[in-house]
Amino acid sequence: MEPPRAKRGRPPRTVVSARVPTVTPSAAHLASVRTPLLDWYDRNKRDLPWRRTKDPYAIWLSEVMLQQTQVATVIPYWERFLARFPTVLALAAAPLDDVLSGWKGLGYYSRARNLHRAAQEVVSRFGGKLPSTAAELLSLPGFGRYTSGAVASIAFGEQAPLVDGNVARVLSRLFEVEGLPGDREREATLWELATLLVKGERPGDFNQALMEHGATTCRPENPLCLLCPVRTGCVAFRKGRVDELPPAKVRAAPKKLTLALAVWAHADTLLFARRADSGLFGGLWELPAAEVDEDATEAETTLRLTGALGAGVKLEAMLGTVKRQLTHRDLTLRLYRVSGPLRPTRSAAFQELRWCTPSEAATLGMSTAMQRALEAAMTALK
DNA sequence: TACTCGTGGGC
DNA sequence: TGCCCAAGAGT
Repeated sequence: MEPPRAKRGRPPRTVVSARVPTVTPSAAHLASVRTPLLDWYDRNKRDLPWRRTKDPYAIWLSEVMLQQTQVATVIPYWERFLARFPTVLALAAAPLDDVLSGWKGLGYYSRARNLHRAAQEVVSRFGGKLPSTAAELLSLPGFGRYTSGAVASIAFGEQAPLVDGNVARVLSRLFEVEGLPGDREREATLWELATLLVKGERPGDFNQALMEHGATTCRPENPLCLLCPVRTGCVAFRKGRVDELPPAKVRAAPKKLTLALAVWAHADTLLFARRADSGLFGGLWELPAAEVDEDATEAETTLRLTGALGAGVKLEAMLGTVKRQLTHRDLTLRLYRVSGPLRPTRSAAFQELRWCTPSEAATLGMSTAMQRALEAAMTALK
């Protein structure tokens, strides 16, 4: 079809749609990247446990765990989790509490809640078998564009693109893609490039090659350009712009969050509470916590804890403070030994209350922050 | 759109 | 040490 021609006497329309890529690579440029990168991957890929399996469930699990989490951290979690929940059916049938326990310490706990929900949907909607296309996967909880493309290409061989932090950096440099992380036009360009590149043989390996290259060679700082298999096709390398692309993302300063924790001992047990499913540490167990002002008085703290537990509380002693740095939270946990006339067994502020011995508590799903607080409390109580 | 949601490694 | 950030998704 002939392209529309600008009418005489009228300036041609300038296309500024955000969906039009600003980079239009030639077929030769694409080929100069695809083949060497795939060859490089075959020779240099790391021996990672999820690269030894073809089980889509196991691959899916690895992709979820790897979201915003480093490979070395994930490996032992992946192996333990798979041993505990070896199939989609086993995961779907397990109580959420057990799933969160298996995720304990890995962070971003909504991943575990969504994984569990998705497993149940795979059973109810797809007969227990993970669907094989990115479009279908996208409809499941916890499957965004990245994870859908990753599972579809790696586990099922679909020519589905993916863009993660590594791929964004690699493609930004190779094709000189401008713009800040989060910029719509930039994202559209990166996905368009990934879509063009993944077409061909072994799409799953090619996607992993892009990520592996970013993780090991085309690193954020001190990239190893002299060892790069595609540097001759890299626009940023040719122009000396490797250090400028991509620009660093601007991160908001962490906000302060202060929690008062009730350390309520009875016999050989402590009182524990399970948080609401949404929000920070959703669904996890904790020493019952209430948010307080940074400069809260003891009276205010008493009021907050009483309100949270729905039972009168007396502050007996300040046992210590645990500080914890999250990505966007500056967390302060204040430990108070408390007592009260009536020992609560349920409360409106929590999903569940439970009196547990330390060994029972060890099996509960609990954040690392709370784990540290619990250790501090046990030490102080001795 | 911009914010929320954890953790440990590396420098 | 303090600060950077890593195989993103949900709202």
